[in-house]
Amino acid sequence: MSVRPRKRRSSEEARREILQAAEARLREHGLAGLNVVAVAGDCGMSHATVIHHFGNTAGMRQALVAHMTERLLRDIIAALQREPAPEPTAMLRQLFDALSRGGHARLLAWLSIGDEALSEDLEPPEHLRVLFAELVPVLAARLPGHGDREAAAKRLIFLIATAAIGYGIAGARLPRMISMDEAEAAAFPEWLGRQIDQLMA
Amino acid sequence: MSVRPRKRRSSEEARREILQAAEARLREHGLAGLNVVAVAGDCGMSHATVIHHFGNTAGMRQALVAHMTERLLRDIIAALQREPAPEPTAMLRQLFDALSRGGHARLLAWLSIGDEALSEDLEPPEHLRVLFAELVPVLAARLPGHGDREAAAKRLIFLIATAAIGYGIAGARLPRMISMDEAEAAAFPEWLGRQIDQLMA
DNA sequence: AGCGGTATCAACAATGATGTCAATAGTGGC
DNA sequence: GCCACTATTGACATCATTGTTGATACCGCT
Repeated sequence: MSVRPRKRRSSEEARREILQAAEARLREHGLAGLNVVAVAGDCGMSHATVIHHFGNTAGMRQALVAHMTERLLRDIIAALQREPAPEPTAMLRQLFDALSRGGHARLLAWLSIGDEALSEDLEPPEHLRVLFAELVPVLAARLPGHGDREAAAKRLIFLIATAAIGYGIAGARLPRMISMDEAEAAAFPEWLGRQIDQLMA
Repeated sequence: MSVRPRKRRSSEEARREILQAAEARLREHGLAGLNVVAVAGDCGMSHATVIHHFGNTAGMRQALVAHMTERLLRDIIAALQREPAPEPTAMLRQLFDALSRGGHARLLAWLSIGDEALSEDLEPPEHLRVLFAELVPVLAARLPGHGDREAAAKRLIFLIATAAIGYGIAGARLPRMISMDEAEAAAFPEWLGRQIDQLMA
């Protein structure tokens, strides 16, 4: 009876491999494909190993949410503090890209309709709030000088964020609904950036 | 042995009851709560009855998607053809409301990450495309006269749609991220309407 | 080399969800 | 009232997934 050799990884390595496979399955097979047997199969390990590392299936999923959330926040932070001398509108554009790409919108969609066990409210880290707190006055200084400019800046950020999330989720289906050119739809982010410029002028 | 009396409904009635319960479960328990046993329990019937009416679980889910999609499209259509004499910007505002309310954004999120079996591409009905085709020139006529105004109108619709979907999905979480007032966030749709007015001026 | 720690595995038990089936019980039409 | 139709049901078989357990193999450390 030939027993195939075990592949031993460090605990950290195993967790990383598992989460990577889990994310790929979520991307390609949807929520239904996110079970320990399938994920373990993709990693070439037994499902018992997955449970060993994450306690149970819910633990694996929560770890995946935490992992994806961490990268989402890191991407947002990177977009907000990119050097050199960030132009506010460029930062908004990068914020849009960071939110709409890389499956981040899908993560938020998952948190919106997935198992309730997942959405144990993950508070945004203080670090991120500080970054937004820094962006707001910079943006506000560029706005026309009537009314509450800080509130106006926040609304602009809010617009960028919602549009990016909607774009990440439905951006592929929408064009056909309104007979819009694919290329035109792909150019939407850039166009939105110009509109923001116009609104700030 | 007392056998509790059976409640007999018409086929149509049963389907409606089941889909109603299924939608409630999706709203309250997420995707995990969407199985035939639980749905049947909420309806006070056996799960075999549910399967009898929809063939299998996937049939029930597809019927639910179809049902929710139908209502979504009906809401959009109602928003686009509301009388009297629809102002283009008012129509855009109503389009925003129609998309962001009533769990429609959640439906799209579900289609985005749910079982792949669900998203067997439901083509938008010709009726809706016609309505958009009517809206576009009306909107285009209001736009400043340089460049391709039809394309510009479509981009505006696209912006409204993406923002509405993002608002429906993440509108509850976003404000805390950027330290935004709840009331301020609730006023976002109205503000967006004014911005659209400004972009069209 | 020897050894303790632990990552890994196969096998098992338990649970839950799915789908089938034959029997039953309302309902409308005659 | 009778009958055909079908919505409804409990019981069952099946399958997928989860989680446990005891044994094992790999690795770092002394």
